[in-house]
Amino acid sequence: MTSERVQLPAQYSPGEVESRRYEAWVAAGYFTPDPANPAPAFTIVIPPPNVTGSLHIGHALDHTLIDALVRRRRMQGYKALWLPGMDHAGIATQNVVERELARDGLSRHDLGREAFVERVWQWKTESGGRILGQMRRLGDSVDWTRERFTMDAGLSRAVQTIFKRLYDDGLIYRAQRIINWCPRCLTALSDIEVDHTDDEGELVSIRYGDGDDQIVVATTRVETMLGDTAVAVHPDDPRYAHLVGREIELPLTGRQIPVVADPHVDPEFGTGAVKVTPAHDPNDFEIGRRHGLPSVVIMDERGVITAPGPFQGLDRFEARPAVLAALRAERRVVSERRPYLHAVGHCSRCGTTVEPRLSLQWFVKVAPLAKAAGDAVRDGRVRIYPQEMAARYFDWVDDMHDWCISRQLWWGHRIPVWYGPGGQVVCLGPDDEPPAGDGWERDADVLDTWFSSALWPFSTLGWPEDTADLRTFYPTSVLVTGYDILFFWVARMMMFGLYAMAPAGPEGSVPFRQVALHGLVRDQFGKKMSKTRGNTVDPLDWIDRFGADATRFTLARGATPGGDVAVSEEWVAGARNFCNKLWNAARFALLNGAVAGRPLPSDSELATADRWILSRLAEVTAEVDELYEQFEFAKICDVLYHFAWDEFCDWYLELAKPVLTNVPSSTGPAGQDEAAAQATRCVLGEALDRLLRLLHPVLPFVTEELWIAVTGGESVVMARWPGEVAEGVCGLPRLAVDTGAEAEITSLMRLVTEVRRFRSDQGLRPGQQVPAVLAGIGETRLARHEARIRSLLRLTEPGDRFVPTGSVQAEGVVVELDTAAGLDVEAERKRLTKDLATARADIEAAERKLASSSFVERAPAQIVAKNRERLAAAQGEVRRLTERLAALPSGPS
RNA sequence: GGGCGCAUAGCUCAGUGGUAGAGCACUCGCCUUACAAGCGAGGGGUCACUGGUUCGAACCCAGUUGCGCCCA
Repeated sequence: MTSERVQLPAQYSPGEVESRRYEAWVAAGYFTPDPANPAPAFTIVIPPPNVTGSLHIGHALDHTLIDALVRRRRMQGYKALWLPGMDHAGIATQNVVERELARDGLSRHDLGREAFVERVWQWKTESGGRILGQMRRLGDSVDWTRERFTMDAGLSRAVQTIFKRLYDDGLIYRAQRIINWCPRCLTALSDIEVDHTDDEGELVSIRYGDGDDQIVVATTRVETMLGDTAVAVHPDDPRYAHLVGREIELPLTGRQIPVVADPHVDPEFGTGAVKVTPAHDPNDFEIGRRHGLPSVVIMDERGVITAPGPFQGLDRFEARPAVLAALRAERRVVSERRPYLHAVGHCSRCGTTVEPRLSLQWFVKVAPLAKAAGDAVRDGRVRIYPQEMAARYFDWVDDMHDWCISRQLWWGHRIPVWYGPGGQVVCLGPDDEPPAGDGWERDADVLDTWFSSALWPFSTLGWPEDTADLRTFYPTSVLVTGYDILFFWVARMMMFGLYAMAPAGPEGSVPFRQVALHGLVRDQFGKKMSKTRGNTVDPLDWIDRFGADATRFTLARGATPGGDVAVSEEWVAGARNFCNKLWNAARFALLNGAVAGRPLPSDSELATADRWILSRLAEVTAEVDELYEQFEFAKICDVLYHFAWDEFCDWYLELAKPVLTNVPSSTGPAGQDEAAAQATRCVLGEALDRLLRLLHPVLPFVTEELWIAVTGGESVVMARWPGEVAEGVCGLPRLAVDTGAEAEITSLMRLVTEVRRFRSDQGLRPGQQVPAVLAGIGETRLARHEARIRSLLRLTEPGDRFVPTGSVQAEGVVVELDTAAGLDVEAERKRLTKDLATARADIEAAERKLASSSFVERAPAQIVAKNRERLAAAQGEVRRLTERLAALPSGPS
């Protein structure tokens, strides 16, 4: 018996536990693995949150899942590393600081580049990284000693190193291309930084040329006609065959432009003729290249018309109606459709309509890198969960455009290229000195934020240096992230990881071995969360009100692989209730002298209920292990929730009560009762100990508090996982599955439930003691359980004046009860009638099947036998119920 | 326009050939000495529609309708 009994209050208060526990974990160094530890490594790098960000519910989901994986591996004996850090988030951060400056009426140009960047660093130190503090509230078991930032010295070195290598390998080049341009942020964007929406616009058909040499083109961007340098038609289109090769007049400009034939023109769309503006449309740029057309730039970087003439100086959206009006005046507008819904690209950072712009930018030549990235998944070196998502991944990597990596910003990794006075171009590695002499200038642009993010799995471990961390923790084990950044981040880490770490070989160069994708967090109606909709959830608010564990459980419980997670306040309250249930189960165990960590008595000394709960625990443990391997978090939570609540609390604890409180059983001397109580205290302690360990990865705080109270151990964080453990690590003794005990307890549950139903239907209060006889129980497998059954059902031994007024039959036992007030005949009739209907429906269903000769002949024997049994059982029930109904006193009629 | 996915209880979702499940919500009865953030009992679904395969279909196939996502 435990000497020091811990007194727990009746309710769990997360606020009193969480921060205390978290800081103790960090101080103890639990989250800091030693590379020299011979155990296998398990590594997850955090998807680095933007330095501008704060913890939102999506992070909370991602972090909960990662933390659960890492905590389980740690308990399994792996040297588990969850590496934290942040992303400098180029545009987003620059925008924040520029907005701050704007409040003082300043722009970044007023400060100049150096001072501005200094100012951003200052901001980063002061208010950036709020999210890292918030992660502590959630309980993230990250190794703070290894925290990294995408702009720190080590990562800058990694960026410059890989840039130089790619450059030297011809995989980075500079070229004049049409890129996505944000006229507000004044920078180039990559394809995936552009969000497409269907916007209302107009489709205008304009007549170019005159007389026989006229052709009608349709456009949603009338103003760009100022930069047209051709009209294109399909080579096989008979309508325009006579015009191909000739020149027609471009209205408003007086320029003559050729009609060219290009197979990419869709003859079915519109008139089958398209205007070609090589400087302002990516498709037209390609047409222009194929036909050697000139590019006429008509707009500046802010979207203002520069083409000489009446429209010069107008914004692109002002120019549109102005040009249209001018064309209309010349009677060149053939038709106008308005509104016309069409896809329009927007800057993913600020929402401004993106302008395709011809400019000189740096690109990564992705073809060979993307091929390798695709192959790593194709040949199974990297596995994507759920597998269906791999299709999207392949679609992307197998058809990727070259990646525009230069950004016209100041905040970011500056491109390490110098231009000499004689037109020299020199790319420098991190240890190279800039070229000496006058006239050398460094490229003004910085790199896309995602360029440094792509290096995250190895740059954070010390690459390009050959560090112990890199050797130990790379490749990382699992990459956990939302499917929404599969392209932004996952694909690019694959490309750069395989390239940079190539010397490690095909297996050793992958950035991660598994990719576990989750979805978005949605509201209780499955709607996307958004500030405008007003349905967002602040995880810190939930943590304050319901606890970190409840918040985590709510998220994990909804997380099916790749699936979105719907949450609501009612559900987090339910999760909070679950934590409280655990709390009280532990409280009960402690009040009743549960002992943990002792060798279990032999099977013969254990009660059936004890063997049953241990058996179920063995099964649940195996199940949870299997589900973890598949990232089935929702199922893990579900299995543990029902085991803990339904089986452990509702049945096992109730079954243990009479034993623990030494209610004399009907058989055996008192000494036996005490021995039985001791055995049950052992099992109770052991089961609770293991259950808390199993739940710890998802519910770190409440399990820590309770586990320490129950076991007296140091911390469940480092306690051994009850299931599978790492190779070479000593696990807990394996529990046996006991099918006999399970069958007995299942039978007991059915009998008890049936009698409870009778009691409830009869209006007997739950606490009311009812004298009863359990006739025939001696001949069933429940023979030894009479005392516990009586305890659960509050049935007392029949006294001298026992008069059975009602009876319930189940599991071969006839329970005769003396309901003091006599039987409620109508209630009983109703109950029996309902049961009779169920039994008859059963008969019908079984008979229908068995009557079909093809079923009997072709269905597996096992299924046929099952239906025969069902039929027989139902027939017996019908007979029994019919008799019982007939025996009831006739109603008042 | 191309591709992918989804449609099961009031809501959110599990359920890949053999008697339809969970959480929350709902109804009834209970402060039964761990827990009212609780206990016990209960109601509720022609599994979107149409056809096919099969002894047997929520599940496999085809089509229809509606919704969502990704890409252009």
